[in-house]
Amino acid sequence: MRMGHEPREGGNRLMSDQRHPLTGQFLKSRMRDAMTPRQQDAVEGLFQESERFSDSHTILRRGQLANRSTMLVEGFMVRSIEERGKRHVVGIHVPGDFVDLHAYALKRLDHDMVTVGSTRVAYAEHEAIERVVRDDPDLTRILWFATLLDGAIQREWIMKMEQLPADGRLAHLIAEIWTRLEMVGLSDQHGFGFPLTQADLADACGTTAIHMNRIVRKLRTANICDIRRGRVSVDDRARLEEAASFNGDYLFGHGALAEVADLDLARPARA
Amino acid sequence: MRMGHEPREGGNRLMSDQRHPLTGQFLKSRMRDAMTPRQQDAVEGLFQESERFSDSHTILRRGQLANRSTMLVEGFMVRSIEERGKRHVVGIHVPGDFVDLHAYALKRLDHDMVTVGSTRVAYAEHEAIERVVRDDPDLTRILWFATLLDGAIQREWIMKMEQLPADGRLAHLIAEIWTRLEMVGLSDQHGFGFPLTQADLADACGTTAIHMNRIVRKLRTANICDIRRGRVSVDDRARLEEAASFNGDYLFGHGALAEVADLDLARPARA
DNA sequence: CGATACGTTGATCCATTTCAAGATTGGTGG
DNA sequence: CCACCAATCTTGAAATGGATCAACGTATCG
Repeated sequence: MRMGHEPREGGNRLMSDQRHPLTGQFLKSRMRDAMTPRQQDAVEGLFQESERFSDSHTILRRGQLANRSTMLVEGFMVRSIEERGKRHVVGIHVPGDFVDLHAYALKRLDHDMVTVGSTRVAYAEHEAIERVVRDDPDLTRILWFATLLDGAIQREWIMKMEQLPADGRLAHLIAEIWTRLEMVGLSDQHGFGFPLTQADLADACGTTAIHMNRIVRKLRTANICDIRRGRVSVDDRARLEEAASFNGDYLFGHGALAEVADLDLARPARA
Repeated sequence: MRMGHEPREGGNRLMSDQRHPLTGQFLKSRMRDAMTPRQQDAVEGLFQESERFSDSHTILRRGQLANRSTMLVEGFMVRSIEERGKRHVVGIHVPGDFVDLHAYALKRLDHDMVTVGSTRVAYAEHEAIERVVRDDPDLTRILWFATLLDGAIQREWIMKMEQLPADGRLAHLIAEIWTRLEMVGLSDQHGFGFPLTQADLADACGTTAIHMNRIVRKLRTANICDIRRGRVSVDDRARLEEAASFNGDYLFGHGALAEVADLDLARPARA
């Protein structure tokens, strides 16, 4: 269910970052240290309009021409592809993800962008992004970097599909989402809210919903993680990450980009 | 086995594109129509040095700091990750692929870049790419686009892992590589040269080498494709693509970028 | 001509799918 | 507040794809 547009100043919710109500999570995650305050303001300024959805809604459909890109402000989204009657989830997004920034360069996506549960998104016109690309090469590289992070996550997904059985895949997915939510301050000691259904998880792990149900139970009884009613609870995080063979390096968690910024490419570092 | 550096003018081989001996395939594939002759020359000018390998060689190792990116000029490469003693192939590259351009923005990759069989590569210093990013926003967007194509291919890989059994995965891989080789003029009516071993294919399809052997045989006896001695032969391409559930749209084959270029982002198109 | 990488085969075991139901939950109107 | 509905979740039994272990063939090349 669509909930309609909001005026730009509709700050009806306490945010941790008052100056950047729409992009606060984005700036918080992996970008902050690499950006000047001016650049952070410029990113916030890209977004003129935001929208809430209380229910699943397709923001951008496969093949559709796009002239704006979407910031996920609250809630979750998936990238999905419908093929031969089956739905496949090829990516999951958390708040602070500039979810279809790649549409700026591609113009048409090969998949749908769909909200899950209750969400809030903001839009940046490609016209505005174009101005950044013309005027600020450093910020351009940072945006480019943001689209490449998705690539790193996708490669990890390919690997986990090649490597892990269904229970490991689910554990890996949970471990990854937890780490990503943590980066934007949306988890606590015991877990996090997570509205995906078992059918959604099955579509993301390449199993049937029936098998996913057994796997969810298996992880629950094995005390690895408890997924129920829109929430994930974990007793022992190390145990979860071991079951998942999870190593979060690929998420470039802390300062990877800051390091890039420090390099000063005009005088490139020697390996 | 490394074969040593070559002087820039070492044009000891008849190329279809005399003006762009190193980047001819890159320009040929999906980029050509979007680039001016001047831009094409600028891309060629990025590469000052090339190198041949007669054997498997790791161009860039996981986590290693990179100050240049690699164009694959001849032969094949894989992106692979070694984990818990097992090797996982998360991408395959064909001539004309700017294989680790994303290292320009990321600086460190999460995987190895490895040549397969006899290859030739060329290197672009990030310093030179940086100049392009500063001076030519249009060309920047084209390079950005090139890194996003890898993302589209990766999403398709995720989907095929979620969706297809081992024989379909192999057929899909073959169909994809054929299409990509075709775009750069490196296939013929009956198939193409392809040096990956059954073990390599197993690593790319997430099966064991033993099972891959049976799958290769199965596709052979089913007259879908015949993979042997470094060559893939196909009788009936439609049959192959059906067995693979293959639809090449995600490769943005023909004119996708040209369309983007035509859009003139200063006055964005309305969907 | 022996080493080494690559390909082939058979038997057994386990993960996952499929088909067919049934139980629980949250939300709805009466 | 209850009855009901639809989505979500749960369970069982039979069939199958793929892994694993243990060999054995066969190219190719110095």
